[in-house]
Amino acid sequence: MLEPVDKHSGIPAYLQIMDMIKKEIVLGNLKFGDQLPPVRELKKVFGVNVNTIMKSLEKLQMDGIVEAQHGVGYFVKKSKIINPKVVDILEKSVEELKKMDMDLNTTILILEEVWKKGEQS
Amino acid sequence: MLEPVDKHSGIPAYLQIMDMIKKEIVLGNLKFGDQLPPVRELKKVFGVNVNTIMKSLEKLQMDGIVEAQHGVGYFVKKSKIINPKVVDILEKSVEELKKMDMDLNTTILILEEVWKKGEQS
DNA sequence: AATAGTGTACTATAAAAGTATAACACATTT
DNA sequence: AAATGTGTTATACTTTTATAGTACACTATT
Repeated sequence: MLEPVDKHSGIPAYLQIMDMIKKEIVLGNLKFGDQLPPVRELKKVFGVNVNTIMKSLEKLQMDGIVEAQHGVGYFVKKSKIINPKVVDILEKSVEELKKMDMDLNTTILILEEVWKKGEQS
Repeated sequence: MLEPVDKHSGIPAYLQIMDMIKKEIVLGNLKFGDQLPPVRELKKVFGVNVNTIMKSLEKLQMDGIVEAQHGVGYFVKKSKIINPKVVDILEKSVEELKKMDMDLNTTILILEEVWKKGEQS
């Protein structure tokens, strides 16, 4: 879901926008070759200025995730298909973690740590 | 580990600092009653200005996580003990996810989505 | 050719984040 | 009392982020 940016979160708007678009692609709501809503539409959806939209899209383009076609629109360039097993694994873990009274933020903190620890070894 | 702030990540320095301190507490490297390194030390560690450190600490104090004692130092006020099972669950999930060629950022995006989905139902 | 829909670029302005530097206030130790 | 280590505050400055408004450029359709 593309939602208005949270202006009080402290996270720069353009980063929030990048994340939401990435999420749409990851979740399969936007697939390879799909056209993104026009910038004037995104502007309304996210509740920010065109320039902020442009900054997000330019960064996404630099990351190779979307591609601009002048006068036509933005298109999804890279879309990694997520193995349904991934969602399955996470759903099961989340279920258990919630039972243990964990919250999302703390979970992410630990997840990051566990992930990095595994890379060193 | 307390590391220098990433100044090019786009994430405000004070947020990165808050996250790192929270992480230390969550991981048990900082326990209830422990004194944090002095602000002048934190300034060096994180590579930012004193004012930025102060902003982070004040916010952490407002969140009830640390407490200031003028002339003495900052102390950990709240430390949630993490069930070792939590780390266990995450370690196993991470192991599987890495085998499926997942990266950390994408994993977090999906985790957030799965977490929120479970709250609606 | 004209039009409508799209991305792009520019200027000006403001607000927020961060730096650098210095001084002040409180607590503990000597 | 003095010195040291701690948190606290203030000022001035720079950079980044975001807004507002306007105009321009490219593409497709009619």
